[in-house]
Amino acid sequence: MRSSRFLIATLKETPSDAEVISHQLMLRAGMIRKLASGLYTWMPLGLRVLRKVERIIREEMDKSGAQEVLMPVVQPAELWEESGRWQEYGPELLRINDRHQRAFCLGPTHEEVITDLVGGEINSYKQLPANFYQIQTKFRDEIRPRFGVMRAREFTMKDAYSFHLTQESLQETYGVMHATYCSIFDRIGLNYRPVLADTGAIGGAFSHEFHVLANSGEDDIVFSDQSDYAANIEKAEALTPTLDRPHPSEAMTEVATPGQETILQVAEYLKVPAEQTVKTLIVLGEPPEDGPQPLVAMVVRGDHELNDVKAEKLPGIAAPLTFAPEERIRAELGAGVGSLGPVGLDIPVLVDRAAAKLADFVCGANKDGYHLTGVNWERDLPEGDIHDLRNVVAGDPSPDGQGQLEIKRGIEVGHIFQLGTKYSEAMNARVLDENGKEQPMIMGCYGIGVSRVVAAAIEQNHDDQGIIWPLNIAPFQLALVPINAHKSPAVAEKCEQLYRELTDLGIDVLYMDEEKARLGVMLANTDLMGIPHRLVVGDRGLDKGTIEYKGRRDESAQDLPLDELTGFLQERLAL
RNA sequence: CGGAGUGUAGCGCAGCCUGGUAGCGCGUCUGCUUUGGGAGCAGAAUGUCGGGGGUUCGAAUCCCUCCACUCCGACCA
Repeated sequence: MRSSRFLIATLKETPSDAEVISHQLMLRAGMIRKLASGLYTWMPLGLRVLRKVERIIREEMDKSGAQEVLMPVVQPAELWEESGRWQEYGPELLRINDRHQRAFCLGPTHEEVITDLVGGEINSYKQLPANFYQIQTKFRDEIRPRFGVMRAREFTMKDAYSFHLTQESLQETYGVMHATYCSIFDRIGLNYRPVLADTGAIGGAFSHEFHVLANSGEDDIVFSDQSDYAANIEKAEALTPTLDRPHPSEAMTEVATPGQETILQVAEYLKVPAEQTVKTLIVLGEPPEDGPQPLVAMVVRGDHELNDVKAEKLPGIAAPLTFAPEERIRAELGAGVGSLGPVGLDIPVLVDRAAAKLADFVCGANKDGYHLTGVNWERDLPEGDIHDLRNVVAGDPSPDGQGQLEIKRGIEVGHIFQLGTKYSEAMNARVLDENGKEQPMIMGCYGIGVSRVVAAAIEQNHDDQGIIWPLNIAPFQLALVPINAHKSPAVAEKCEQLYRELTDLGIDVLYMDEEKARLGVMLANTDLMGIPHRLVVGDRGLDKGTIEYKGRRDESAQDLPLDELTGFLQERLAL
């Protein structure tokens, strides 16, 4: 590509509404422009990257045996009513009416459409297993779009859906997709980890998320320092050392703690460590046939956090997890939220394992401005129901028994999931088995956030000068930069020749052929755009028979003899 | 959804408090000079000051209203 025929839209200054580095650099490099909140135009440079990511995904999906399809963005409401999600999905589903006032939505995902399709087209177990995928635009009306294309409302996703007669067959395809995802992210050049994820309400044996490690990530990922255990913090089981609970040594005493509401304040005020306190959170239970939802207390150690995914799965707890309104707490428990405790509480009390290990602990007295010290389970209050309620913290033992946990931030770029028969049952997608009996197909689904991958790659690969693309997704692999080509026929001629030769070798070359462009500007632009390899052609070098080469990550440039150039590049670019 | 903030040239911003008819830097265009890491000089173009309404002799500036965008929060016990 000649730069004179390519829109280079770099910006010197960072647009003020970009927060994270990938968003800033995508704007500055001229990859994207915002149209409205959460809606972005991909400009030529950005689209080249997006397409390269898509190509890798497509090749690996095809290799895995999946078949590509393309489904509509606009989907009829009837399908969503059939699956029950027209009611369930909430405001993230953008609903629209056509001119006949028929209801449609913009597809945030395609389980309904694919299940409807496959249910109609596949009738026999002999046609199974089958896996269909597409790379397509999705729309989710996010509460708060942010970070550019990282959390946009309209975005590109690869989604795949597999269909099976048996659970074993699903497991097998699930394994294939796991391996395929690893190949995809390896080829793209990301530093990623597959992590165990929550399987949600649908269940299934496994779910894995693929996370790119980056500080700007919105998820907490936990790892063992000694094994390959990795999980989303939502999922990771919090183990507690199997020490016995110490014996009580203090008497339970009520102390005044005026104005001390948070655990940190109370701990500071009473001069006890936060891990010697408990906090009591009041949530709503599952509603009975009639009447209001009951209150349920959850007790975790003062320095721990409640894990709402774990909590809402417990029997008798309303999902999604909802904290009780302050007025109800005050009316029914007699104290404000800053002074609650499990002692004498007349509602069900669920206790985290770590909190259950405490002796002589501090908690609220259920009386405004008072706390209890020296509290002990069994002696002062019943032990309650003990569950795993909390988020793991760094240093906890790994659930697989090997090593300790560390926590890092991750950007979720992929998710593989066993759906079971939720959609096939609801939408009547059945096949005949060997015995001529109808069976609902068992489904799996597998997603990759294609546009998010692009942003994640930048989060992981940049420096002060700009983006540093992994070679396989770089918009151009090599920049060819002439110095004063308009003055030096030798330079101009050499560049034209190199441009042809390198292009013929299959290298994606950006030839900075604009007359009179200044060197500094061209170099700043190729750095900002993240082009991994760069040749600078000038009279000085040509007189010596050399051309200057610099890798985007290299400290300094090197002069290559002309006759070694092609071989060197072929090796560097692994052609 | 709640809270906070911002809308002035393509981008980054000043001007607003204290009303007097719009400016700076970068970018863009023209010419000349320059050219080994975002050039210099000279000249030029570009604004419904987010929209609407009001107050006033006069509004970017004060008031009302609508819109858009951004950030923070949605574990607090």
